[in-house]
This record gives sequence, structure tokens and C-alpha cells, in this order.
Amino acid sequence: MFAQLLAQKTALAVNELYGHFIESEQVSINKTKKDYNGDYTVVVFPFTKISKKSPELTAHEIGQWLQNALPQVESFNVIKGYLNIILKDEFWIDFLFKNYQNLNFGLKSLKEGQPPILIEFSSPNTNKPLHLGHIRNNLLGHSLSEILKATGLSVVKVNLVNDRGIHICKSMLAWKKWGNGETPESIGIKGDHLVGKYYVLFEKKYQEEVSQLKANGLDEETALRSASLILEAQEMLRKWEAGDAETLSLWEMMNSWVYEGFNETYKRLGISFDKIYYESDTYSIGKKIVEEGLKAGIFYQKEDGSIWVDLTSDNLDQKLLLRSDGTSVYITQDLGCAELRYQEFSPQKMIYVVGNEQNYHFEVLQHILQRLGKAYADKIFHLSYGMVDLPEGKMKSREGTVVDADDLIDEMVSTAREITLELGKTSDLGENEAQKLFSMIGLAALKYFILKVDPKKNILFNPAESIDFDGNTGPFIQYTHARIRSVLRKANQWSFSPTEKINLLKEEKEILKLLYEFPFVIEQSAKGLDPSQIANFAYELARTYNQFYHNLSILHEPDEQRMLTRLALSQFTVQVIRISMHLLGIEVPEQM
RNA sequence: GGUCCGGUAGCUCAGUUGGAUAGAGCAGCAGCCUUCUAAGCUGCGGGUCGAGGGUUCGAAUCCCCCCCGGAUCACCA
Repeated sequence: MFAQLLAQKTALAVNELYGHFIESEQVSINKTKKDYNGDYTVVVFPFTKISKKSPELTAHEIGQWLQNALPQVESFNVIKGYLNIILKDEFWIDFLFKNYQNLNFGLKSLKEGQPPILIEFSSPNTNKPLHLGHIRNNLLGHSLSEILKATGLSVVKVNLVNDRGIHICKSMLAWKKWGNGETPESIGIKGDHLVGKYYVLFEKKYQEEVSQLKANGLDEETALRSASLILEAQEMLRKWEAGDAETLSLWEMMNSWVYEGFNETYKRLGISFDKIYYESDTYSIGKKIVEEGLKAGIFYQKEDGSIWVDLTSDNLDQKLLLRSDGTSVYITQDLGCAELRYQEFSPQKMIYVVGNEQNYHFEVLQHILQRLGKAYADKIFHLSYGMVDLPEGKMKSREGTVVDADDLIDEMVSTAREITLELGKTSDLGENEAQKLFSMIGLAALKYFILKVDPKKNILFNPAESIDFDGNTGPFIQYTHARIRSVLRKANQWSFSPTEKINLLKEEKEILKLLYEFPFVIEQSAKGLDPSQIANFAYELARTYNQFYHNLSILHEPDEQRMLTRLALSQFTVQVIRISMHLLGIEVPEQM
């Protein structure tokens, strides 16, 4: 990065000019604001105490020194005490010539011999279909994996399927009671939707029974606890953990329906995993860990047999680890799963992509692992992302107020189809290709809409206002890509390898300055586990290119070297757009 | 109540370790297609950066306090 070099040299300048040593980290270098003339701006205010001169004079002295010391510097100017540095066009042109054909610009190759980063995401429950919240989770997980890989890390994508527990028993019980043997085939709906239907039905019947009990004089809490439906579900869970054959076969059948449904949705989203864990496999390992912890006196047992950990000295609460009837809870299996993964992969880091509603859970998990003295306790990291809210508030599966993932994807694709057909630029495509394009565009709109937002912030999704296809959107960036590709196809007759260094126009230089930033953007995005930085960069790049495209001609440019330079610039831009979008899990079309 | 997260234009969001006059998109209005794709480009209007104090040459950014919103504190996951 030139900015780093500039900071080092500025520190040296202060040292030589004013006899005072400073670290280059103390120098603040910014990109020059659009309204001013320059490429980089050195902020000299902090040095005025050292120079004992006015900001203007200090800036002039440092600027002169830098111009003498750095051959890349063309000139400088000082405005209101800010030192603006202008680099020679040669610097930018060299950068262009060196990189415009690089298909992997900004990407680092895998560093061998390093322990992997393990990233868990998706982690669905098998009692209901995926909704918009899960989409965010999946997109974040996928994108982060790509971004981390781009920095040369080895990444293992894992999914932990929540395939057991009381919630699963609820949908099983409801299907058993009222399902009449329905299957996905028999009624023609996706398996995950079918199971979800019975989960919702259970809640409905359960609430009815609770109301009835309350009408008979029971208080709410007692009614919730003593309703026959919940007791039956609990009994089913005990049978399941005891290995009851009938229960297990029902469970296997319904789970297989769900997996089939999930796989279809994952496929549409372009999501995949290296390894899938099942809670039904990890909970027993967790149980053992809990028992060992109990023996070691780290946990304690109540009279009813339930096992707890007391975290009050860590400013947390007491936490149940194993129920009185011996069945496990959510955290039990998470203890087992962490152990299993660590044994299996010895990762340098285990990232959990899980919503911020579980912040407390992960804090507790980490504290428990620390108390158990596990080596991996400090390697777990909860990537906590914000909820996707509706105008009326949180989505709730149990109440059926969710934006269904499959429905939303369908809707996005069909909107993409309408818009594309209306614009009529793809009439030469065959049916298959057209279908692929609509899907590509619809998914881009959805994915970009989610990923452009800082992960830790909540997203407001208003179903009444459809997701945009204009402006700061995925399709806008795709469009820019298609546009550039179109120009490059037409330019095939030229070699488009410029040989002479032209002097750059503003529009050309603006793009080069952005492209120059790209590797740094990837690094920052990886460091902050934040795909939105890539998304915002891609938009900025596309927007800047469109200005260039609008103001200047490429193929009609009479000066051949200038034309070739613009082609190289277009080539470079199209690569970086493609790479950026790839890091977000978004495909780009040749035409649209 | 405890803990954690958030509050930037009518709406949705950017805003690097504190730096110049806080930026985009959508929505609204006005322009630009005989020229490489108009899903584009240009212009206009729109802001007490939740409120108040403090630190600093300089605060949307850091500190304190308050207001508002959300999450969480289950023998749910």
C-alpha cells in the first residue's frame, strides 16, 4: 500500500525536519476528498507542536520533503493545513499494466501447513422450513468462508443440524396424532414445509388445551406444564433418548423429509458444507462432559437430579446442563460438539455464525469450557448478527409470522423475470439460459440486500415494499458487469494491450484508485468478519465505472493507446467486480 | 431490574486507528438514448448525526450521564 509508505516517509520527514522521532503508526493518511485535488492527504496538525510552526508551513515543509524523497510524487498542495499529495500518472498506469490481466487480483493463495478456521453456519432446526432469518445466516456464513479463503486461510464449513430435542418431538407428535399418514409426495409439498405445518399445529392444539385448563381454574404456569400434549412430547423425548425403535423410525422418516427440503433450498442459494454434524450425535458426548464436570466438582447436582453450573462469580447466572429426567438441553450438545470438532480438526479458530439473540448462550458456553480447562475455550468466537425484523416486529415460527425462504426466492426470481422481459435485452437467450439469468438476478437482489448491511445490525424487511433492482443493489452491479463484458466482446478484434503510458483523465484515475484499494478491502472485511465492506466496495466501483462509461468513449476513442488503456481498465474492473461478487456468493451474467 | 447491542435525510443504509463543507440509494421534481447495454448518467430539494455535558487544534466516531428501540436473563432452541 502506498499509504503505508507515505506514512513511513512522513514519520521520517518529521524526524529529519524537526528532530523528533515518531512512529509511522502515528501518521494519519487519508484518501483525498473528492472536492480537493490530490490522491492522498497527510494530516499534519499533530506535528505542529513538534515543528512549532503553523499547520500551513509545516505541511509545506513536509510536502517538499516528501516530493524530494518519493519519486512517485508528482506534486502537492496545502489547503487549510491539509497536505494533499498527487501521484504521477505513471504510478497508476504501472499498477494498471501490472494487474489488469490478473484473474485473481486481491486473492491470496492457500497458505499450507496452517490449522484451519472452522466456521459453523446455517444450523437449522428440523421442525420447520427456513425463513428469511436463516437466509441471512446462510449468506453470511457462505460469504465469510469465501472472504477468509481469499486471505489464504484454510476454511472448513460446518453445519450443525438441530435434529433432536423437545421441539422435534412436538412436530412428530402432532403428525402422529393428526397427520393421517401424510407424506410430502402424497400432498405434494416440500418435506420441510410439511413438518413445519405439524409444528405449528402442535402449538395451536397445545394453546387450546392450555386455555381449556385455565378455564378450569388452573394458573397459566401450571396449565403450561401439565397439559397432556406437552407431557406426551416430553415422554416422546425420553423414549427417543432411550432408543425406542418406533420413536426413532418416525424421527428418521420425518427428518429425511426435512433434509430433502433443506437441500433444495441450499442448492438454490448456492450454499454447501464440508461437514455436517447432527445434534443427535453430539449430545451424548456433551452428556459425558457434563458428568465428568460433575465428578470434578465444577458442576453441581440438585436433589431432583438435574445438573447445573454456577456462573454467578462470572457475573452470569446458574445454568442448567442436564434435566432432572436425564435428558439434555441445547447447551449440552454444544459442549459435545465443540469437543468433537476440536478433536477432529484442531482448528485455530471456531467461528459460530449465530444470531445475537444467543449472545448469552455463547457467553455461558465459553465460560463453561474455560472452567473445564478446555484448550479450545478461547478459540471459539460467536459471530453475532442482527435479526431480520418485519415492520410489526420479530418473526416467530410458532406464530407463523415468518417470511418463508422458498417463497421469497420464488418472488425475487419472478420479479427479475418481469423486469428483464420488460426491458427486452435478452430475447436472444434460450429458455434454459433465460431461466438461469432470472434466477441469477433475483438471487443477486436478495443476497445483496442482506449482505450490504453490517452483520451486527438488525435488518428491517418490509414485505410490502419489494426489494429494489435499481440503485445500490445486486442487479445494478451485475448490470455493470454485463455492460463491460459487452464492450470487451466487441473489442475482441483488438489485442487491447496498451504499450504507452497516457496521461490519465479524472474518470480513469478514480477507477484505478478504487481498484488499488481492493486487496486492502478484502483484508479489512476478513479481519472484521464483515462482508458488507466488500458489498459497499463493489457498488462504489460499479458506480464509478458507470460514470467513466457515460462520460468517455471506449471503442470510439480515436487515440489508439488511450482506447487500449480504457479497455485494459475495463478488463481490470470487470475482474474485480466478478471477484467481489463471488466473495458475496453472487453470480454475474454476460448480458442482462 | 441486571447484562449486551443499536439510534445518521421521509425510508433503507455507508461513514477506516478521531480529520476538510457528514455521503449513497429509494421516494419526489427536472434533464440526457441516430454514439460501446437508459437495470444507466446529470442536476435540484432534503440533516439539532437521539439529548446534554466532557476530552481534543479538531468528535457522527472516544469518555460520562440521560432518553428511546431491540435482544437476553427457561428443566425452549
